[in-house]
Amino acid sequence: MDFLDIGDLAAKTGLRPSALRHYEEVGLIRSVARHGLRRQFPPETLLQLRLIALAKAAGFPLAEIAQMLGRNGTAALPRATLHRRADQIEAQIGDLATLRDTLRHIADCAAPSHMECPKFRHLLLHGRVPEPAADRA
Amino acid sequence: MDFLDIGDLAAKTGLRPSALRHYEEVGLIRSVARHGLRRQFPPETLLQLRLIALAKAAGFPLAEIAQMLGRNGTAALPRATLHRRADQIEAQIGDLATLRDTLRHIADCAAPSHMECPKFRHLLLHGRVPEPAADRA
DNA sequence: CTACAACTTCAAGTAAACTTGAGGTCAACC
DNA sequence: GGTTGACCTCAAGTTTACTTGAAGTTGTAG
Repeated sequence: MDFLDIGDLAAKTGLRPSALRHYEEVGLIRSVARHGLRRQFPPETLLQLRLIALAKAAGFPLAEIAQMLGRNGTAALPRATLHRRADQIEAQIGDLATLRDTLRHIADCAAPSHMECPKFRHLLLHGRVPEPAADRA
Repeated sequence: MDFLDIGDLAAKTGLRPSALRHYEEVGLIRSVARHGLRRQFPPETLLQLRLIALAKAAGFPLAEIAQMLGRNGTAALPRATLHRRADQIEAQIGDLATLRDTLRHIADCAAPSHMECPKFRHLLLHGRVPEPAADRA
């Protein structure tokens, strides 16, 4: 048996057993047997959990993640919807890049109030500071 | 007076007045006067709210956002901490790119169970499918 | 064979981020 | 000068994602 029990899974992912039980309850993962009382999970559950962690970081609620990555990773959503989700994530990547740049700016810019710094304002309003030599995006 | 009252702010950001009151309560924004009972906000509050929205999307709790973007956008955190936050965000951008690629893969790959698809596994385990020729950073 | 650590169920509790409801106050339009 | 719409406060409620507690079970080590 190459099954993992809930403790192994917890150890390898850093999640607590209670969280894993919760995930099973909402349909994100599935245990396939018991050893005594202990849930046994198939090894690919590790992959699923990695994916779930990414989706959580992207801000998706567990219920949506369950739809996107329905058991065994096959989606319960039509292609087009999945691509729209991917597009959303792409937009979010752009936002995060802006936030990253803004934080670095705040860390380094000496201006007393950033709200008045033109570089700062541009960052927030247009997402990117105009580079001296580069062309358009 | 070029102040915005809470209703204007709500209209321009899509946030509800109750959310804006909540933000003020936790110290994210600050009203500078009243017109009758109505809170009046300085115009740069719009910029602050844009920034707050980005930080929320990155998963930061409001309390941390308040520290990072303390009133008027000046951080209550040391430079190094801000740069570490920026690094975190950078890592998250990489994760989101993986999630995006994985969703597109799920949408397009015909395999019955993705867990067995080598491309899929690689995506999750290494974050990126080895491209035949070119790649970007 | 006995202990024990780690699991089990189920109900209730917690934290974050708001929303909703009750009861009240204005500024402005007609 | 009265009605109205949008705000006000404060307390309580809601949702999401878990955690915690009580009471019980069990494979494994001694």
